[in-house]
Amino acid sequence: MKETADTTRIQVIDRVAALLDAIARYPEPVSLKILSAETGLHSSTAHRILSSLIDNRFVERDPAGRYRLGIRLLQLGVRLHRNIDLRSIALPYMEKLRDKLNESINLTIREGDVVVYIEKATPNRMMHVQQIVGSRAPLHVTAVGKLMLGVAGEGEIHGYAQRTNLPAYTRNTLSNLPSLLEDCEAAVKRGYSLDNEEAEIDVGCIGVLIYDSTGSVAAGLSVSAPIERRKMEWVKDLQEAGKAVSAQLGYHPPD
Amino acid sequence: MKETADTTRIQVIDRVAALLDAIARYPEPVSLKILSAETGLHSSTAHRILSSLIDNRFVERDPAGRYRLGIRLLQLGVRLHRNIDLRSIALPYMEKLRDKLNESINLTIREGDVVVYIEKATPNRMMHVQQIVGSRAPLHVTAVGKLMLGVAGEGEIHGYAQRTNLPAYTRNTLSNLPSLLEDCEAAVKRGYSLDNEEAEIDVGCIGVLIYDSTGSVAAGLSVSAPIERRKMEWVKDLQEAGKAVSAQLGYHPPD
DNA sequence: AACAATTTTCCACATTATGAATATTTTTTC
DNA sequence: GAAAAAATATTCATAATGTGGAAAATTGTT
Repeated sequence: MKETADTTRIQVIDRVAALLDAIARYPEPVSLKILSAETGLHSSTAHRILSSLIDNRFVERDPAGRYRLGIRLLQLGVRLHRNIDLRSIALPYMEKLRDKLNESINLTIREGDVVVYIEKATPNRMMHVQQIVGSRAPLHVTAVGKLMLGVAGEGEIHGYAQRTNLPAYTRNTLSNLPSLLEDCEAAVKRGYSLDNEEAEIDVGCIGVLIYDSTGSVAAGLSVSAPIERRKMEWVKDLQEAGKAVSAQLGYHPPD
Repeated sequence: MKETADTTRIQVIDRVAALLDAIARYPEPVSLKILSAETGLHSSTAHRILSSLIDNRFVERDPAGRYRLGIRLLQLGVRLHRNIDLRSIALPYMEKLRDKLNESINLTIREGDVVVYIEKATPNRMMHVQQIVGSRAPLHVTAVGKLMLGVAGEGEIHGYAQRTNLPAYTRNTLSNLPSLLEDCEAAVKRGYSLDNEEAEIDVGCIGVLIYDSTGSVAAGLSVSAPIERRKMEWVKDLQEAGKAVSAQLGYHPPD
């Protein structure tokens, strides 16, 4: 009766899935008796699994003792849905920027101590900054990474510096804590950040952040160019695109 | 360190929650090593729990062996979100109907062998059909219940008849299987159903169904009136409201 | 108020999930 | 391209957990 190898199944997880599906079949809260019947579980077994699901907020129980799906499923589902949508929402704005500035536009998200490039819009010119989707770069050598650190706070910057020891990638890399702190805080205040040949000689970037409906940082948006071509007038274009994407993700900036 | 009584916790479920949260913190797929580190679980333990979560489609694993949240969380989260929204979407349409027809409008959902009244719009006239939100009625004596059975198919109707023995509520109740089958099938064909004093003498109803984005029956919408006031011209109004609510729930009728 | 139905708790133990060890695969380094 | 390192995947004896039958408690029905 088992669909997969015995050794991968964990009985409790199978039972959790069955219980959640049974609850999901009922728009209104459903009784223990029905759930026990629909899953074939003994009522005391169903009761204890449901109690643990309640503790973990996968399920809720109303005062009459009936069960419904819990908020955590909504949160996880929304999180998943949001990740699917981020790229598709951002890409049109990135392409507009690419066409207007005629430079490389990148979308990144934070993954621990690095940023990961998840989307790009590449200009149609021979000499442009090439970035590979899926590749990673340390936070402290990227414009958006420094913004992400700055928004996260001084304690996070300290922790990051301790963990990574701030390796230098070029002679311009901010390899000491006071410089990094100062740069990150200044970037947050300005609402944009710069990479001044810190990751790679001859390459300069401008970065802004994208926020989601919870007010959290969802992603970073940046333009990269050969340093002699970079223009500060691009800041406004980038900030506008960042705000537009954030708005589509449901972000409402504080007044 | 445990937040609730020892007896309600199931260790595997706690661990599942921790793993799902850890994955959720990363928009891109995340490695086993990171998940093991973030949850404090032995890597072989994390691996086996994740494998079982994959079997149950709570998690997915990409070819590189990294993990991300699975489609089932989206489905459960969307289902929950939909249930929250159904009432608020339907209510304005119910109020319009109430104002136009000047009779009681009810929103119901199926719960096993009964319909449950989850919303109502009551006319401002002394004599009207009164229905209590939260109350239940057997499927076979309600207009929408007969439609729900009809859509579910002949086998479901057989099963329902066997389980309930089709108790009579009035002399008009369809208490034998052939009559019920015929009435349900005809209702599906017409796109609406009638309650001809089957639940209560002197009360007549017209019912339609509301569908969701998966094509499933989400709810029933009905108008109830003293039988001598009931008008067949209300069918069109009810069907239009049913379609409008279905469309807002993301339903696209087949061509 | 009595009775029925359902939920909740208890607990001995049958059964499962665990994690250390090992095997296999993938990634990194030279 | 080969070797080393790192990571993932599998195995299996057993420690520990989750189970379900019974009982107690609570809620609903008549």
